[in-house]
Amino acid sequence: MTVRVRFAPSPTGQPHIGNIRTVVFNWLFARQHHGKFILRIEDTDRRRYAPDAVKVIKDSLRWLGLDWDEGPDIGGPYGPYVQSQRVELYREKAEELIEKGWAYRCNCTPERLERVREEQRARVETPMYDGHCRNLPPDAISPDEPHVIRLKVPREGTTTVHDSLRGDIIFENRLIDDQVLLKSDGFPTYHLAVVVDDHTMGITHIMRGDDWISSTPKRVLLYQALGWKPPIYAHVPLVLGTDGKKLSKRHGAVSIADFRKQGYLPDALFNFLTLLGWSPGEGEEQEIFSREELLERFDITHVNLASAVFSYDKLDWMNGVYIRAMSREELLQQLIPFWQQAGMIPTPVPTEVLPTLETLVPLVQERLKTLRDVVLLTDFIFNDIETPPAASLIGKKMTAEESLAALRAVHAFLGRLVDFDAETMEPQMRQLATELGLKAGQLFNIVRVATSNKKVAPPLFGCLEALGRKTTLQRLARAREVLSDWVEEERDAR
RNA sequence: GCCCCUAUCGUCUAGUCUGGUCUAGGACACAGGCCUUUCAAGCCUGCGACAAGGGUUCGAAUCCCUUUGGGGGCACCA
Repeated sequence: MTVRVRFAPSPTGQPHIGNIRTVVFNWLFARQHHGKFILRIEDTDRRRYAPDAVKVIKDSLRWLGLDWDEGPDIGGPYGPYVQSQRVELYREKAEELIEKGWAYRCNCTPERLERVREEQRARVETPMYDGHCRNLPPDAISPDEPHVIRLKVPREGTTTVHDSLRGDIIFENRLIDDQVLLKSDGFPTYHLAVVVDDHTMGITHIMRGDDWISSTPKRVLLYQALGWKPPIYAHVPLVLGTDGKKLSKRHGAVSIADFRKQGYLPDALFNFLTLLGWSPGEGEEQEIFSREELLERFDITHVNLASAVFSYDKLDWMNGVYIRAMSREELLQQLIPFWQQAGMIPTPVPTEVLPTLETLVPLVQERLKTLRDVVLLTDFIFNDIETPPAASLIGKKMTAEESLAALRAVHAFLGRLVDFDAETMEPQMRQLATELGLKAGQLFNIVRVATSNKKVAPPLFGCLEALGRKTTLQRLARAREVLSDWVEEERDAR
């Protein structure tokens, strides 16, 4: 049997990290069994339909490296892969269910249904359809008048959902609502469409969030009614926000596009997502896994059954690990769009700024958690800085006069340095510090603040090289003036 | 309210099926230290959990029951 699994999003918005984690599990499962991974668009809700959503979904999947074998754009033997193009099929099946006595027409108005629910709530009962149209004669409601078609759920007995991770889950039929299968606009509801499609598309395994568990008996009933064999179900736990609630837009940036914008790497995110709820077990302590390793080792039966809280801490760390593992050239290419987006360098990149970027890459590589961090880390290289306040230019355990002398000395020294590069600078700057009777750190920190207006920055000499002699000297001169003025004011005050 | 799922450090988890090797292991985060021109990175150390109560057993994180906690569902949404 060929494994066939699917991702069936409804195009209502951005796919978010919780859903995508489930998709990752599906994809991994399909690929490791040499099966098919199918994309199907469930656009039966015409009110919530967002035209851009399909493109966004596809982009997100592609960015994460989750390729599909059959789908709306590429077709396949079981098409079409868009539900709105399959409505005839659902109508046929709904009519078939009526004929078999498994469904019935219902023309109750939304107002009546709401009223019934209100009354039930008032009596502290579970709100569900009261069966008003359930036992009407077959011709009581004409197919031509507005109506819905409901599933005729048995009033007695139980329905068992086989979940391959949890075992049998048993539901009492009397608590299952007579679910609408076909809406009055002629479109199917999710429950009917998904069963018809999964069966006709030959889906063998369904892995999805456990928020679906309670609707599964309705589907099992539908399979029975249609005389079909249900697929194998595996309900995987939900991903929760740090507040412990089901992850949603409320939790801020949780869409795949957002992660991309923030500078997370697809491989890191993929790795992280796989480990959210799954682990290799057996005392294995490795956490960084390549896609190939994951394909080899992932095992759906090892996923945790309790929901997992999504937290950025570990993802940030893991993303950093992946960034550090990149080649410099690769990282450079990844970083350029972020510099450009921040308006720090033009598009396309002028050849004369390339050497500056190349100098910067190794300096920032082990300091980045996300690619976007490069903006804050290197803004002072590309943008003009505020002149640092005089007080910040005074070195540790030094007087203002000593600091001023150091600035003067450095300015003079860098002005006459022949090769303005980090390698040449460093040993000579160390020597200069010694000559001034300073520790290297004392001198370097003054220079750092003078040239960046930051207490914390990437390694000094590389930064100076990237900055270039001209800018470096200008900033040193400005700092020198500020400190000099300050020293004089202090002197006058005394 | 009713139904369903679930329960190990703050977080992700190993261990649970096949009780003893668990004074519960790892990772992230946090704290301290080393290294060091700042910050990172790296290395070392520390902090920190079997939800509670009953059973079963010579022995329970592991099996059973109850309670409690957490999550989800109860639409002409998916």
